[in-house]
Amino acid sequence: MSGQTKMIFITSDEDLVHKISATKSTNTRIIDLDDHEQMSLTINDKNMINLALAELSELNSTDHNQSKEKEISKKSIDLICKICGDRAIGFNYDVLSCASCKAFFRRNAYQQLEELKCLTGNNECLVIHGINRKCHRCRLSRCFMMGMRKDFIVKKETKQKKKKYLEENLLNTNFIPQLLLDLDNDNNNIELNEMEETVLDTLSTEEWITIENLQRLFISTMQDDNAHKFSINITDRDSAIMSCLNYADQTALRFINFFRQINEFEGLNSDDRFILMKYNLLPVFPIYKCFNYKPDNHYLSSKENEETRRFDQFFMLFDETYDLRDTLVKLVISLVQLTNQDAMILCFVLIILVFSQGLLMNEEEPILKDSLAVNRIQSYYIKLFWNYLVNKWDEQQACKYFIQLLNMVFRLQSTSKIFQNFLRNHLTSRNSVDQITPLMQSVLNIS
Amino acid sequence: MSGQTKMIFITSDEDLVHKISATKSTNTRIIDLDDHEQMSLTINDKNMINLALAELSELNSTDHNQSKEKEISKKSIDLICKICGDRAIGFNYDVLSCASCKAFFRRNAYQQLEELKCLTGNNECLVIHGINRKCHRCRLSRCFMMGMRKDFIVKKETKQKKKKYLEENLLNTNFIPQLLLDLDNDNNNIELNEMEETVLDTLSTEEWITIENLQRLFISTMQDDNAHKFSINITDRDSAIMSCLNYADQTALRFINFFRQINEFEGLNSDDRFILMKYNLLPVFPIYKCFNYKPDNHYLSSKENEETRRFDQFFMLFDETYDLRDTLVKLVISLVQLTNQDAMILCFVLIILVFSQGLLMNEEEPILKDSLAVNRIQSYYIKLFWNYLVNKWDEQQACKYFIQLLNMVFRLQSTSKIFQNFLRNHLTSRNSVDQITPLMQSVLNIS
DNA sequence: TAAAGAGGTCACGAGGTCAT
DNA sequence: ATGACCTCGTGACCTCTTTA
Ligand SMILES: [Zn+2]
Ligand SMILES: [Zn+2]
Ligand SMILES: [Zn+2]
Ligand SMILES: [Zn+2]
Repeated sequence: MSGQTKMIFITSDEDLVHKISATKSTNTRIIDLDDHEQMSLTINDKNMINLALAELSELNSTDHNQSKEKEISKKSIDLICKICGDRAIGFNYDVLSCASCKAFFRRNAYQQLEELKCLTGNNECLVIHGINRKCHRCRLSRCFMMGMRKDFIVKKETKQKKKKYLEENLLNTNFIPQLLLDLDNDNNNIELNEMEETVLDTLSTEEWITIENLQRLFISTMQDDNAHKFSINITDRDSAIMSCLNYADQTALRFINFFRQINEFEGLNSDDRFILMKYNLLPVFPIYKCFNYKPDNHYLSSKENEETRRFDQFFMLFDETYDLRDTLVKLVISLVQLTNQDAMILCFVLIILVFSQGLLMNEEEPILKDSLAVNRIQSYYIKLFWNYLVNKWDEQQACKYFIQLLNMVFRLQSTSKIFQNFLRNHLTSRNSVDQITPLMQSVLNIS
Repeated sequence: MSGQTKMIFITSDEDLVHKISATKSTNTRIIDLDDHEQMSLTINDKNMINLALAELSELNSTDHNQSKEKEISKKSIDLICKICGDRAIGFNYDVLSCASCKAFFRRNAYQQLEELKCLTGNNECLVIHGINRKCHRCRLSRCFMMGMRKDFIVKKETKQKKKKYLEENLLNTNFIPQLLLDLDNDNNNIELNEMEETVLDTLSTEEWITIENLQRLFISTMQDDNAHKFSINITDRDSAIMSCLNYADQTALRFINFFRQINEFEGLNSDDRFILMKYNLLPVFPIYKCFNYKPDNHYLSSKENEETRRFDQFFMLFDETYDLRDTLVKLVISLVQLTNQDAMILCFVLIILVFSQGLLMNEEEPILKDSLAVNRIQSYYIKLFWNYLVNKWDEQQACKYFIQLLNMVFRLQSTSKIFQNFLRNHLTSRNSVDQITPLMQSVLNIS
């Protein structure tokens, strides 16, 4: 094997790869850099590669001299613009040049030389500082001639785009919900202009668009004008439970519809999507209840009405003490009070909860395949939520509110745990499992 | 040229060489190892080859004994940055890399990948020295991909303070709670949600001094060598309750002594100080229990001993089921496990809880006069605590720990609520209110 | 004590700004 | 449209600490 390794080819040309694969002899090795397992490599292959590497690193050491020479040439030459003869400010776009040539090239490098017309017509105008650098065509031509490289110019996001976005979305700044109005009355005379500016600082345009879309999506999937009715069959225990589960099934479908329109969710593999839905749906049901709660005629209302009576009867069916009922009602009411039924806040809580791992602390909950991705998504939304709250009020208020929401999350946890047990008990004892939709079987973790 | 380098062929087969030379396309490079001049190579070619070889040496080192391989790769094939192919200066943040990649990572490691936008939009820009390492997003992504670890970045100043601090508090250096051992096995590269960016960096000198003083204060006020004894009179109900309250009174005095030495507390007006103590003392009692818990002879111990028997008898006196007893014991044990009885962590939890408003959700709790100030103090200590945890471990672990502590806080809440009811019931039914110290009357909210 | 690997420094050269 | 002047990310080079 000694002294025979002659050539290294690096290629991404598929045809060539096939050709070589077909004709390769015993003293040829092929390494696929995209194949991170490299099952095909033998120890001999590796030795050969190492040998090649050693030889190559020797080659490598020779070309450093070249770059050194270039460095020297960069430092020693006087400060004269190679393009126009003006005083140079340094190397710009790889050519020693003055400030004006730098700015000129930056602005015009991406114009087509052919489309520019020479002032004199013969494409050989002099470009000299103080005398003549008016001809656009010849000046740009000379920039390229002296070696200016347009690939050194990396265009950053132009502010024009931002402005455009902003104008389009100015209308939507109105959606800043009611809580803000209350705060405005309390606090002071914050001017609208100031508000907008602070808004711009912490939330990017894209983030505002994301938020707006989320809100639209949440409202359209969650709004339910009939949610105040307690439409559960309460003739007997079995039909009540089944009716209850059917209702839950429909609500679960709403949530699933919602998440299927979240890109990050759809980007996950199907197993993880299933696990997230299965284990995290129950604690978010009260969010739906909260959003559609109406103080007057809702079945969770504190004022007695037809619906509340039906709701009470439901629990009486099961000989339950009123503990569970009260816990549920109080939870939804607290949620209503805390969020003021603000769609955006509820939406954020919903997303952040569903992208949690081990929310209900079920021992049997499997570990996600791409736990990292889910974590990243949750982090992103938490951060977005935080920024949203900071924008809505200020940092201190946001912090306070965040802590209160955390409190609420733990109440959601424990309550849904209790409710899960309630449903499980009354189901398994009655052997009605078969009639439950697969979706709810999965959510309740019975099989 | 982007993302396409796929294959390396090493051959000494002359025919094949000719064939390839004849058909090679623009994205194929041929290197003749026997040609020591390599006139045909441009600098770009060489950079690309370096990068390819770096990837190769990476592949090369995957299957053997890792530590051994790593040592070899450290010595034999240095000089090549795994990230961009430039000349490497050594291992930086756990990856063989060049000076610029090192500096780049140091500056940008704590940015969120999700927030960065790829220049081309498809998140797969090549990162190659001399050709293209302009895309911020993809460069950072590649740093992480090649294994750079952001938890290796610690500000020097912080390091020194930490070291100094640890030297002075040798007792606590060994402490790493058990759950962290489990957490270590998790993925190390999870991006963290940063509640606040300012929190990330360092603890200032003043903050370290504050922390040190707090720890000293906490230990001196809370340490109690007789805490393992269940020194409650258990001859009959009345004397048991009174004895219990006397004991609680003494403990409450400890807490009050503690807070009288906290400047922020003394700075509040007397009404607010009173309210905070009155409504928040009960949930922090287990902190005192936890700090003084000893597994061997403590009355809360799981091993039966003289003290545990007395403790059981206490509850038998009141015909209580063992629920309350078990809840209390479990709470303290969990707290012990979670905090490992670390004085500093318990101290922070204590302070943050006491500076809460509405902790026990008593409807009758009055609103603080200077609610804003209390909030500000709490925020300050939460931030300080967060910083402390981040310094102690890293962000990821701090975050996980924080969430677990929050969970614990809610358990403290509910348990103390239950305990309050227990005491209230047994007191009012016996009309022994007059004999209770005014302090405990206030804490239990009976008058 | 020397090598390795942390963090820090500052001239340099990108892109942006605004009176002209 | 121009160019003097601005800000800020970059990377070669530096110092400091740890360790074998
Ligand atoms: Zn010039
Ligand atoms: Zn011309
Ligand atoms: Zn590099
Ligand atoms: Zn990119």
